[in-house]
Amino acid sequence: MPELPEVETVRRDLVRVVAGHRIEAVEVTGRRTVRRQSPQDLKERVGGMSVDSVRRASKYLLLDLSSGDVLVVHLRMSGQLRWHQPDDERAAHTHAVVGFGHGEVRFVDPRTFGELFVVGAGELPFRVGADPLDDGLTGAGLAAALGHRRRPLKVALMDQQIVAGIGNIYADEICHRAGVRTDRRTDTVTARQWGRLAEAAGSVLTAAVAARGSSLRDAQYVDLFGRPGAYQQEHRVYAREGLPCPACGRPIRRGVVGQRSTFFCPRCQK
DNA sequence: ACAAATACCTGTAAGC
DNA sequence: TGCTTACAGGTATTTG
Repeated sequence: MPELPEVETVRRDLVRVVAGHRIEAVEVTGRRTVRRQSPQDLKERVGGMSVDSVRRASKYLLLDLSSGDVLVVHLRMSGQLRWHQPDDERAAHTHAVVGFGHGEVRFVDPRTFGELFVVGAGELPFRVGADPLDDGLTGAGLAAALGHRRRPLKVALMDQQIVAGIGNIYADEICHRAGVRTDRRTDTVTARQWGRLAEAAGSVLTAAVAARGSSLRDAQYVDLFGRPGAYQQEHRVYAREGLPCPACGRPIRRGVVGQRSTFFCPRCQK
C-alpha cells in the first residue's frame, strides 16, 4: 500500500511525536510480524532505548535508537502505524505496540506482509537506489541505470534498488505526466523521455508528499493519527478507468504490466 | 545476468 | 440473501 509519499508522511509524524522520547515497553503479539529474529531479541534491544531520529530509506522506516541499533519497519501492502493512548480500544490485527511515556505506536496489519526488525547501524539488509526527493533524479542518471535492460518501464521504475520509493500508484502517475507508455521496454526509452520521467518523478512525489499521500476508497492508508491523504484527488490515471484523461479527455484505460494493474491514457502516452 | 512467475495473507467488492 | 471469484498500496524467492 504505502509508497514514498505515504511512508514519508508517517515518518514526519513520528519525528513530531516520538523523536527524543524513550521506549518504555514493547509488545509483540503477531505471529509473523517479527520474523527475522525472535520477538524476545527485538524487545530486549528496543526496550529502554530512546528514539534519536527517524529516517526513511525507500519505503522502510528507520528509527535510530540510542544504543546505535536501528528499529526497522516496513508496512508492505496493508500495514499502518497509529498513535494511541494505552486505554484506547485496539483495532483488529494490532500485531505490535511500542509504548512511550506519553502514548504508544501501534503496528496494525491485516495482511501480515509488513514487518519489524532490529539491526545494528550499518547492517541494513537491503539496498536502496536514488531517492527522488533526497537525491534528485536526472534523465541521464535514469538512462544509465535502467536504459540497457529490456524490462517494461513501469517495472523498472518500481525497482527499489535503482530508484527508491515508487510503487504501483506513482509509477502510473509518473509515466502519464512524462507522456511515456508504462509498457515501453526500457531499452527503447529516448533520452528526452528519460528527462521527462526524472522531472515527473520529482514533481509527482513532491506534490504527493505535500498532500500527505494517497488514500483510496478502502482507506487502508492513513497517517499516524488516522487521517487520510488528499493526493488521490490529483490522480490523473490511477484507478480512473473510463474517466476522461485530464490532459486530452480520452477515457483512461486499464491493463496489466508486470502482473500489476496499470492505468494509462492511450493518447498521451507514447 | 536477467525476466517472469509465484508466494506470502486477509478483507472487500463485484458478479451470479 | 448468500456464495464464489477477483483483486488490493510490496518484495523475496523460485523458475525459466
